[in-house]
Amino acid sequence: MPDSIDNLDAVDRQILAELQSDGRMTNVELARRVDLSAPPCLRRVRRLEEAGIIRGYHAEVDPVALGWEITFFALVGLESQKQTLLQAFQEEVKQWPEVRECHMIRGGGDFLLRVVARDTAHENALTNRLTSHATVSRVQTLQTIHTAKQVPGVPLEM
Amino acid sequence: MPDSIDNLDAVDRQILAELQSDGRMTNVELARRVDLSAPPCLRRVRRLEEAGIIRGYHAEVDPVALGWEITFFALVGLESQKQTLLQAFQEEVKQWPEVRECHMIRGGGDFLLRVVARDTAHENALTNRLTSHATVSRVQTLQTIHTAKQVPGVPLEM
DNA sequence: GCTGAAAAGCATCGCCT
DNA sequence: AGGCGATGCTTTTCAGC
Repeated sequence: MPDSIDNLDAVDRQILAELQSDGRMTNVELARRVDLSAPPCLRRVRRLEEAGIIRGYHAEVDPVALGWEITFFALVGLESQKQTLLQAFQEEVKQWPEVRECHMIRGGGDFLLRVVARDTAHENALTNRLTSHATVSRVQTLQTIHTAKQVPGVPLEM
Repeated sequence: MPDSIDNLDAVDRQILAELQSDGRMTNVELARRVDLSAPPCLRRVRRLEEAGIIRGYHAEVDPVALGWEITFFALVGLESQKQTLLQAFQEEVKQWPEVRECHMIRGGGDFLLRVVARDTAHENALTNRLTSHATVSRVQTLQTIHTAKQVPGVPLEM
């Protein structure tokens, strides 16, 4: 099981900030920025990876260029808060490739999903599939028309 | 202005899929996977970057390990749908480091925000700051208690 | 826990197909 | 468009501080 090193120092935090903003930076460049030579810098990166603090590295791809014209969020309410039903719903949507995120919401029985769709027809089909799911009582669709800010991860500058 | 190459072929799509799942893969490894030699593979990657189809590369960092214990979404309704007010609200929250995403929602006057907070007190402070903002009429907080699925980007397997 | 040197591996260029 | 070979960097290990 991963997670947590007792103390992340300022250098670790700076490494995380740099890699969060440019995940493909070479280790030599990273070392230069955090004012270390390459080997100890690389050791720190490996330690952060192994501790699960760095979970992975991802290219950020333009959805529209790939034919995913629509991004929407769905606020889904279930009929009951029974553990087994909550579980069943999550297992179901985990299988759908169009569902990219599924968050359980505090207060019981609600989920917030981030979903992508090729077009309006596809979006409707997905919403209907959600609505007609046995455990679902209510679906509110929040379609994104403009994204004013989208910064990956968490603040590290502070 | 970037964006769009007339046709992305199967190899381009495979490159995107590989880099979306491991953004730090070496070009040699990537070339091996897409069954190309290194130079043309690198040329394709550069082309995708320059076209804006690859927007960047980011390390995915564990929020909790860095002290961001709470992730919440805020569904914010504004008092009016006047362009200037919508604009003003976006400009305001863009400045807040805790606001990581701000999406305008179809239907008018609503925004969905992804926000991180250090603890409950911090979360309350942020919610209050939103609520007391001049243009805001209503804030619904959706606090994440469990994330069942979190896949970066868009489906590329299809 | 850092440095520095050295070996292996990688990115990238020019040229050829 | 893709491949080959050469060059200069980068990564990674290891000995020593």
